[in-house]
Amino acid sequence: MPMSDIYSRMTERSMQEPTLLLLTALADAPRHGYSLIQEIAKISDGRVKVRTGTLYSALDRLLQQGLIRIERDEVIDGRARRTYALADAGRATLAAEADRLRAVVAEADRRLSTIRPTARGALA
Amino acid sequence: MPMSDIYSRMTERSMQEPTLLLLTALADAPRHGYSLIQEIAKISDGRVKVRTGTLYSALDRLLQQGLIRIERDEVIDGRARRTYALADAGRATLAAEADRLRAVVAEADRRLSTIRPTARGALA
DNA sequence: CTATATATATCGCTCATCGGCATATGGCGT
DNA sequence: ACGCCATATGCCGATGAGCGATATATATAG
Repeated sequence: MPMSDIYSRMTERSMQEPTLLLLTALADAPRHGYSLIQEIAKISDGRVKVRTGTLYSALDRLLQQGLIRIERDEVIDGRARRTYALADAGRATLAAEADRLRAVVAEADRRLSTIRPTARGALA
Repeated sequence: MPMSDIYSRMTERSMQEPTLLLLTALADAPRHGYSLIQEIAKISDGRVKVRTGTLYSALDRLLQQGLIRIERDEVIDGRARRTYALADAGRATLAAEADRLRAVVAEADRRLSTIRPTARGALA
């Protein structure tokens, strides 16, 4: 009995930033792969430059999960172009993710602003 | 020449949720490992139950990166206890992470609330 | 002719996280 | 006495999202 049979996926890991930005980029309008890379860079103020390896495997995964769907396939100027759209499930997932993150960020802010009794030179 | 020599860490990946919650849990007071697990569960409303494997390797990594430091080592009721504190660099990193996430969440909200011309049955 | 932009796709590798296990003490129930 | 749970730390193999690189192809600019 191989280990791979014992170890099976139980938890859905929390979404990472590239995926979050990908869903965000699709939230207002359908887009094709290449334009998503640019849109994600724009949203993140140039911080996140998603590689094609990340992008296309993420698109496959999200299609599989039903969070996005293929809107249409075209040929523009001799180049194939596949346009993706956010599915209802993806919209719900993104909204839930935003809520979760909002809560965590609020908690981080709250804790960061607490007066710490161990702070050096404080309580003067 | 093995592949492992070609492939070397270039980018710092964006922080994942367990790590974010770990830093958040340390933001208001120093805590020891086991209590961090409970604090993280509390912060995330029971959603994130960090495994000890995740926790202690994360603590090692964050120590290495200088984001946290060992506050003290004690023996309480015969049990070893190591208490960690958020370092200045960790405090700055957490604040920056919160800012980034706030921006992404705001953008997601903005896009989720846009009226989409392709929406079915809309514009009545 | 050669970059650069547009566009999609695949492959090997890394690392944070996961699940499980090991170890040890103290307290509580039976 | 024995098991179970909470407390507490730590290691190890497996998983999978993301990364870097590469391949392929067309159009446009220099």
